[in-house]
Amino acid sequence: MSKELAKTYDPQGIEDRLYEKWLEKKYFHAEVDHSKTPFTIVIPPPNITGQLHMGHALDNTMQDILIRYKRMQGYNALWQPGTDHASIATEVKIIEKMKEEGISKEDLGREGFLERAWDWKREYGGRIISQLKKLGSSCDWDRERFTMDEGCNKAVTEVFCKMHEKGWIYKGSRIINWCPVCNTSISDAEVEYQEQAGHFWHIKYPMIEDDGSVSTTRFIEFATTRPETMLGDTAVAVNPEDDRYKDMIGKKLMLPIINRELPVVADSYVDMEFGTGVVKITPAHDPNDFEVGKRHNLPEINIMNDDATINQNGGKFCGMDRYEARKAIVKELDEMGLLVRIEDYSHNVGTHDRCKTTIEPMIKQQWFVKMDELIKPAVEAVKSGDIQLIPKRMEKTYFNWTDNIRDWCISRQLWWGHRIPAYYCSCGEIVVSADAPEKCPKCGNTHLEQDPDTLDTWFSSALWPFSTLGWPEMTEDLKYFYPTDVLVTGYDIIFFWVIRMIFSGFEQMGERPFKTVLFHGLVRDSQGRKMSKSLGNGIDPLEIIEQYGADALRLTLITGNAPGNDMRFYYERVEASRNFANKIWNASRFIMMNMPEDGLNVTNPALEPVDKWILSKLNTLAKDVTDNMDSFELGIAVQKVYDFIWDEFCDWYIEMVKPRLYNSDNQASKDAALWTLKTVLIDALKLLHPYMPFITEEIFCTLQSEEESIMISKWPEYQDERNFAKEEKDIEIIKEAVRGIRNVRTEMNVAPSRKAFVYVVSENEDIINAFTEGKLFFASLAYASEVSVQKDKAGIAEDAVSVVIANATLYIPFAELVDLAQEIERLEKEEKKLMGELARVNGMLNNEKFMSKAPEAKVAEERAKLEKYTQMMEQVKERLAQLKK
RNA sequence: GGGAUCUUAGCUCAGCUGGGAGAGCAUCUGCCUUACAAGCAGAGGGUCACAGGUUCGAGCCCUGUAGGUCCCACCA
Repeated sequence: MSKELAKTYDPQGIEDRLYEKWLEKKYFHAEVDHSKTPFTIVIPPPNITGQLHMGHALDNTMQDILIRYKRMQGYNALWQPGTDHASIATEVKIIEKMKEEGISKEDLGREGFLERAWDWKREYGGRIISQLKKLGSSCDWDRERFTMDEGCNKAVTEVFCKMHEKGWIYKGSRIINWCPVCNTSISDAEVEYQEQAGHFWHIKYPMIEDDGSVSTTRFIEFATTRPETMLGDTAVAVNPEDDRYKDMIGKKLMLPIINRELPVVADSYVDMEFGTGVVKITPAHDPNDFEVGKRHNLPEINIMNDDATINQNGGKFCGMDRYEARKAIVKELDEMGLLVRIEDYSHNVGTHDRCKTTIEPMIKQQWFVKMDELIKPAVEAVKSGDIQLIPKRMEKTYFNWTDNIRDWCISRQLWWGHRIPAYYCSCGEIVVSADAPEKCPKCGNTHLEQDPDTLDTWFSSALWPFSTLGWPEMTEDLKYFYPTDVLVTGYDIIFFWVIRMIFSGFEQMGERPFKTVLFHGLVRDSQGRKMSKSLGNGIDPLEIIEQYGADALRLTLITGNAPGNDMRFYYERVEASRNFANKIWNASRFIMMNMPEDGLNVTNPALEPVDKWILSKLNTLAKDVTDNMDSFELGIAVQKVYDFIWDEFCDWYIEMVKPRLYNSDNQASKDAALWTLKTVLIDALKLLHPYMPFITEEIFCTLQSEEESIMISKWPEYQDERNFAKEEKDIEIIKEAVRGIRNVRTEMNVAPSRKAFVYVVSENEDIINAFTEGKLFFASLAYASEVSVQKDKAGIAEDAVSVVIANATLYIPFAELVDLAQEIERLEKEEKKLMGELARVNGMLNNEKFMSKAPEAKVAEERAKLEKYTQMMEQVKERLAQLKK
């Protein structure tokens, strides 16, 4: 069945064809099957607006590796896919597009807008899915879900109503983060603090004298970064312990420009050490001031409209933008002589993570999730290890958030999303219910208005691990596949998503949503910068796939990267991965070329030591790789497969068996070699398949049969009968000898065409046997014309070059080529090296403390080394003495 | 302000519970050897940031210092 294959691996065409085959055969599909153990992963649902980027590529490659691995191990592997409606992200995009057409949201109205949004979803929702397929993702597409499909909607409403009934979802008037550009409230997690250069305006307010007149001499001075908020000031606060201001407490000040009387209140929130120790209090526009205001019963004066322009409470500044108003107010204060000075000041400004607009804290009626009780099981689960975070250090980040958690503002003034199931009656009654109530339970009114707001997009994502499996119905799928096993995601959404899924899982299901969270880092550009649209430094994974193949991309993303660590993306690294694919391709091509026409029919191969050696190596590899994968060390696991295939299998084993393949005198030996080649290749391909699914499948099918698939083949396991310790040792000695000869040849500049006789001299029976068996290798691997294994130096030319290995010396007479001085120098270098080794080993063995405290195995190990080096040293010395004679 | 993390070969990074420093790329030398030049054979290159400590033994554990990155935090 020898087959003609292209000289280089060309992923184009192969990948799509194989993916189609897998889909057709339904290999990705999982059904409830109680005879098998489930293994479940839910996909972090990509946004419907999204285009596949490197982050997705990494995230989904990791998931695919795990799911393919478990599937091969015989688990009932389900990778549950779907997409996210991404409320605000999508809404912003749609509005942008509408803007180009000159249409606004309001022009269309809610209904019209939602129609457009659904059109958008239909148009672009499938794009990212097809891109995930290009990567090779083995998701169960029959189960594809969407956060706004019927089932997920039901789950959302159910959770909202249940939690409201429990009192854990409530509506309240509180200070929230407002984005004046997106025109919506956002949660604390969506606020991104940015260091910005600003100013510190030092301002003074005049005192009101006891007789009610505004003082022209007595002032209180303070500083602010946001002078415009003075329009909403309702007090000035000092620390009760502050002697400087003790007598001012309870007195009144005059708020300039708008002439409002302000009390001086005492509150420990004020830091005496900072600035003048005085803080102006604006309860409606600062979260801290809001708290102070509550404690002192201060009025809350909202001075801004939703677009951050000043409202009618701002008097003559009404209508101005907040920054215009800031300028105008500073100017006016200056004219009044109340501006003391302006200081340059760098401070953190809260911005909206999506549009980078400076957040305006405002008091608004919003819906909140009460967090204090809800978070408890989520904390406990991670603390007890019920949920494992990888890497472990992510726990600190996790607890940092849970320890300082505040109630979650979940209402958004957006249209694209899950509408809040609350209905308002003109009598003031609020009804929360899954279905619109027919009439008000209090007054009987039949005209109830539904809350216009929608929910934070993460509210539905939080339910994803169970809503996708059928919840709130207790379906068979849900019972069988929940809790899921591993969640793979970036550390950047631990607050947004991971924590919220965990507490939701416990609250709704009474059980953890997953056992392990495997975090990965960010894929950065070659200079270590974040890939971003604005920088234009993003690398499109699809272009990489087109150019180098999906396998090469996947391997690049996984190699040399530890969990949670960021990585840099280099084209050179993709090329290295591509080269590896090509290497496998050619090794396979070689094997196929040598296979007999009618196939290999060997049931009981007559294995030779070298065959046993590679089988034994493979056996160890299977065990190591499995161990690494079980502890989520994906990068380490694939590195081992890479090294095995390239170094051991290609560079050594294939080269070592070539003479047997080319010589048809001994058919049994040839068959055993072919059998071993095929067996080892196939098992190695299996170990590699989770990482490089396409090329492994292509070769597997060519070598086995088109009907079979590597993705449902059995994962290689460690087998005792494939453990050949002696052969491993013997072949390692041969390798050492070959390397030694190659070394000498290169050093002496001997062309490969100049074959040389090799004498192996040893008194050790095992060594003699090993070399007698391995004679053959020296011709092809070390350009030996002939090999003689003997116990003494009979017949060896005096000036032969020698190579010392453990328990043996090799002699290569190069005739006229030998430079005696050079040879002595070489041996002296060797002697020096050995002296160093011996000194180290002796140092340890002569150290009483080492002998008494080190484990026995370690001592034995060092003793063996001592013996080996002593023996080699003897040989080197002997040879030197001989040459110097 | 608190916390995390990093500092290992020219570059990018691995190095699991402490037991003789690794990979890829780059560099140098020699090879178009009938699977592969996207390859083969060899070579050079590291006081594992610095200073202490624990230990028979430290790249790995502890403390401190310096520099980088990131996260969190209401200092107006």
